[in-house]
Amino acid sequence: MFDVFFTHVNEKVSLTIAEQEQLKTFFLPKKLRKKQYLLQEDDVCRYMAFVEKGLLRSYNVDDRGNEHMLQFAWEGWWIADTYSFLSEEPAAYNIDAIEDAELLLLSLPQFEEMTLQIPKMERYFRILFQNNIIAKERRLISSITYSAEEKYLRLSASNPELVQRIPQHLIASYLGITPETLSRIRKNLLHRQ
Amino acid sequence: MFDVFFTHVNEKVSLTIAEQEQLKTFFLPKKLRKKQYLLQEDDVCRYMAFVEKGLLRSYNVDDRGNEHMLQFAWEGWWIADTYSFLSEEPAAYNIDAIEDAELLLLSLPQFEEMTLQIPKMERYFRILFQNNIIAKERRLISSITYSAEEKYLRLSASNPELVQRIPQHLIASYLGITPETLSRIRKNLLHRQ
DNA sequence: CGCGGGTTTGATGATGCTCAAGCCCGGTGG
DNA sequence: CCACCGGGCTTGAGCATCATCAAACCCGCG
Repeated sequence: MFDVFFTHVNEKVSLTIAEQEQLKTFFLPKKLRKKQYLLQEDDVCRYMAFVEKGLLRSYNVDDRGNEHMLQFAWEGWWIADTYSFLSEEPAAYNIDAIEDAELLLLSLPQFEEMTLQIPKMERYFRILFQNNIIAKERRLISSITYSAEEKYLRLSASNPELVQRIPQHLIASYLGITPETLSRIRKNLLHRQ
Repeated sequence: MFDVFFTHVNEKVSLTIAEQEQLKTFFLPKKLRKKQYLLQEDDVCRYMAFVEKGLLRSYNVDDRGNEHMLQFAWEGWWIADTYSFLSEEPAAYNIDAIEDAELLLLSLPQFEEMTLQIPKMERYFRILFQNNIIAKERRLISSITYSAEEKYLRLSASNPELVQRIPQHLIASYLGITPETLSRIRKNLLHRQ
């Protein structure tokens, strides 16, 4: 249940066996079926979720009912509405499962307790936050700089697993284009080779 | 020289007089003339800069030579290439002054020393990073969700000072549209009232 | 006074959206 | 085991939005 998590943490900070045992106590394991919600807009996001297995997404819904993908998370990723989690204000995003999933949930009190008791985890989360900022900056630049086709190509290049694993209409939404446009772009790319 | 800075920090964590005096020792004051660089692409970003006075921007330049605005920073804001600063890798962005500016520079060793010696500052920066993530998420969602006009209206509503103070072609770049398009949008909006 | 950067305006064209229909395929119930 | 449903992907036609290119204008500054 904790395999992926420990592997992931040990890539950033190395844990002793004792620390690993202690770490386990902070989490609440949870399974989620495909299409099930982890979080709905306007609820407070009570947990950060680490994905041990499966695939989740976070997204918001605009006035016209269109969904806009914010993030995908599979094995080895965290997902939450960061703002809602830390501020305990209502969430702006929805989170649900694209594939059946096994999660490790971490509540805010447990999060704070964990970073106090195990300083390595403070460092781990700081690194995580930094990487998060950097990733969002890149995506932002990409979204204001490139055409639909270029955005798709860059995403494929930088994140082949995502393009393999995620349904096409969700990738379209992630890129800020319609499913039709993405379909045509892919047809075009195949054609040109 | 430190007026804006202390006001800003005290809004998030309250400092004693002694702490304020201690804080001053970590910074390197610097003045920057309009159009002068604080950081150029491919150099390592050695400082985070707090803006006491004036106006800066960070941006990158694509293959075709077009600039894309990442951030504006005036009195009370920090600016840096976060990734480059923390990793000491070459920067992906340029930073320069739009208006003459007075800055407080903080190097990485000083940053680390400061957060160690004054735990309140650790908290201050964590809050800063969180807010940064949240702001970037919002801008991202906005950029993949709304039309050019809607993006401009939302920016005006959420950030009237920005629209007042920043040259129009830079706002266009920030929104990911051309200056011509922004000019026409504004004309249209005036017309409609 | 003249230069130059920024803004405006116009004409044209490309890009991507919308709406509508058909297709493909995996899952479900008879 | 087959028929049928439904969701996702594809395709097409027409249209809106926005970019591009070019020219004119405006204004502050040297």
